[in-house]
Amino acid sequence: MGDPRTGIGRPTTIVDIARAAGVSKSTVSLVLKGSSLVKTETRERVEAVIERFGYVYNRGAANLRTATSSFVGMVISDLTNPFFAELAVGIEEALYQLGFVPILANTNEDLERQGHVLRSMREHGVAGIIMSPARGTDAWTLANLPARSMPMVITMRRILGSPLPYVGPDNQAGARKAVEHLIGLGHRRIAFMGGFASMTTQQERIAGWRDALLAAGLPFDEGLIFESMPTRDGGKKALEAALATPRPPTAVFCYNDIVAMGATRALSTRGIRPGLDVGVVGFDDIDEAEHNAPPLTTVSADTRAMGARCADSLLGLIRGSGAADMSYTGETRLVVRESCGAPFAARKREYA
Amino acid sequence: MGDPRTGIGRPTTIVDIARAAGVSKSTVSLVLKGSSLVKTETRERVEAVIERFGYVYNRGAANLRTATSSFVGMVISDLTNPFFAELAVGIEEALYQLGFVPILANTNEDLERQGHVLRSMREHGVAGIIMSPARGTDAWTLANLPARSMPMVITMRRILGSPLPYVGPDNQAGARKAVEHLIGLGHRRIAFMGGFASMTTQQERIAGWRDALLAAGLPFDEGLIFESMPTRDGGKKALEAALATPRPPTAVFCYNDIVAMGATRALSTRGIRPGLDVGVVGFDDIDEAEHNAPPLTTVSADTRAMGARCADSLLGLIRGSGAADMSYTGETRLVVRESCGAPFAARKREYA
DNA sequence: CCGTTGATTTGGAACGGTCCAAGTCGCTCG
DNA sequence: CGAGCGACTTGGACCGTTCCAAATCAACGG
Repeated sequence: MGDPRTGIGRPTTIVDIARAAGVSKSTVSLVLKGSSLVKTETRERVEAVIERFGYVYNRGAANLRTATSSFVGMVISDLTNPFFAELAVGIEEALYQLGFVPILANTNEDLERQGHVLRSMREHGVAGIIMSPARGTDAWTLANLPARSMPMVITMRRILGSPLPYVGPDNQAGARKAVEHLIGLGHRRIAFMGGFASMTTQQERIAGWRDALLAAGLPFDEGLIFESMPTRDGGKKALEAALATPRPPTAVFCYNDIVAMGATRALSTRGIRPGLDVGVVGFDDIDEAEHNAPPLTTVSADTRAMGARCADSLLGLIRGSGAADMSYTGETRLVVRESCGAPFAARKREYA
Repeated sequence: MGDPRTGIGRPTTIVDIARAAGVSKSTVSLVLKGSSLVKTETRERVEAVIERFGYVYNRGAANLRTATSSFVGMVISDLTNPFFAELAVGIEEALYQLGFVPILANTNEDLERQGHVLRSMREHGVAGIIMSPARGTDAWTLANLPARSMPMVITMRRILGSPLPYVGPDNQAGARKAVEHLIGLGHRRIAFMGGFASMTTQQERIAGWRDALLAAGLPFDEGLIFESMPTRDGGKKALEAALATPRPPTAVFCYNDIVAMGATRALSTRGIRPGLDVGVVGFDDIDEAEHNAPPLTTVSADTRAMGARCADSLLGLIRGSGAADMSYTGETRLVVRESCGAPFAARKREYA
């Protein structure tokens, strides 16, 4: 057993405590879980010994018997993306509140790695998994995962055809709001920028963009879609592609904030003033968005709350609720700052 | 036991496999660890059954017996800070390679929370902990942690007086390089911006700043230190404070990239051109740095590699190496981009 | 035909908890 | 005075592995 002073040696167990306190291990176990069955005097004696020995509860051993686990797998596709970092923080915080402990895996969009970590997590006995799937994950892969038949919620990237509960923002409605705002500002030629058609998130955001266009009686022109990696660099390239076009757009609605930041930056370096000469709006409302030059108008999905919602849904699943009931589509909110040209439009009105 | 088809019911154990394969559980255990002791024919038979039953190895049970663990605690002070996100990714990646599984906790700079997660991790039987301590963590706290006497490496924020191994960049040398570069560009009034004197990291970076100043025969003026939160907003405020001064600096060396980004942004909104009118340099070289307006000159510490180094050091500690030997100070490298005024200076030379 | 050897296989005690049926103890009540 | 009761306490099986000493088996040499 561990020496109370040095902490050296075999770690102290419940049996050591029992012996030292002159009770049975059952009683110590009872004390540990704060049962009202044990006499106050006994409890105090045991607690004193626990304190003196610096005893550490072995949750793993306990879980073996009860066949439960307080671990939850948190599989993130790209943690260096500030959006996913924020999501991860939301999930972690909520799990902590619920008494769960997150095991982290950053798949870095690697399907093979994703398979590995899923298997590893299962072996480590997680109670469930929250996953933002790597690009390319499809329903079939998901259904044949080593981790099938374990509680799992998918977040942020909908997998068509998968029965797993999905938690994410209402991309279509959010995109529509953003584009309607641009239209309200007087824009008539609005491009969509970033992402690829294979991403369900892009599909949904494009659908919202088209909805807004069509509702305003504007033409839906596929030529105004500029695909790119969903990165700053992608935004830059997409914007350059748009500018190289015979009739460049007067505003761009971007796949996400990162793309929008790349786009505003590319505009600036060419001497075109984002927010004044060209309207730009993003999606996600990451922290950096308000510090961009100019501050980004964007669609907020309340990422942290979404993370909390993932944890709630997983808990529901673990407790036995149906997968369908645990899906959740979050409301979105348009955050108007300067990149869309709102202040410019306002100023125009002011002097008109 | 779990039904091979539906996966419903009690999970399959090694004993179920043994029974079905007509061998003892010892043999199955041997097969599982790829022992050469079992006959090929037997191995194949057992493996077939394992496959058919979709058996999942229970690492927790195994660890109970062997008193080992493949968990490592990863305690991060602020995961929404892109620098720490990058560090976390580096650590996670390295741990994964080494066969460890990271348990994540984001303390959000909360000391109480830090105490909780450390205790929780110990109960969950982590093999060791890698921690970027929350602000305010001191040697005394660390020494009296519930997790004392467990392998632990501290990263990115040195705790004075603690015997724990520390992994971090050479802040002083890095800062000195940055300021020397600024001096070489012709700057004579160089401010230090961001962080607080209570942070060891700030102390080290300020020391480097002073070293460079003194080595160049420039006065070391405490009035040129503008403290602030190490955030974008802090950078903005610090810069405004500097501008409100009778003799504003012509260049600023910032506590980190985030502060520098806040500073460049504040400059821009006041019509002062960062990189042309005022030199700005950051520290950390986060991903965003090169996409800033203008791209940030900064000191790179190779954050990912630093994360890997944390994992290596922890492994060393677990294997029994002395704490002192596991400390590591990483080389830094100045990354010259545009914010320091280098291109401006170059242009000046060009036309001179 | 038996002892020996090397190759395989195995039984059962750990590991550190939880759980529950059963036990102990001091009182009260008839 | 003994049964009954409530308050506490306890022994020992059990969770799913690992480990090791011992058992089994087949083949070989004498």
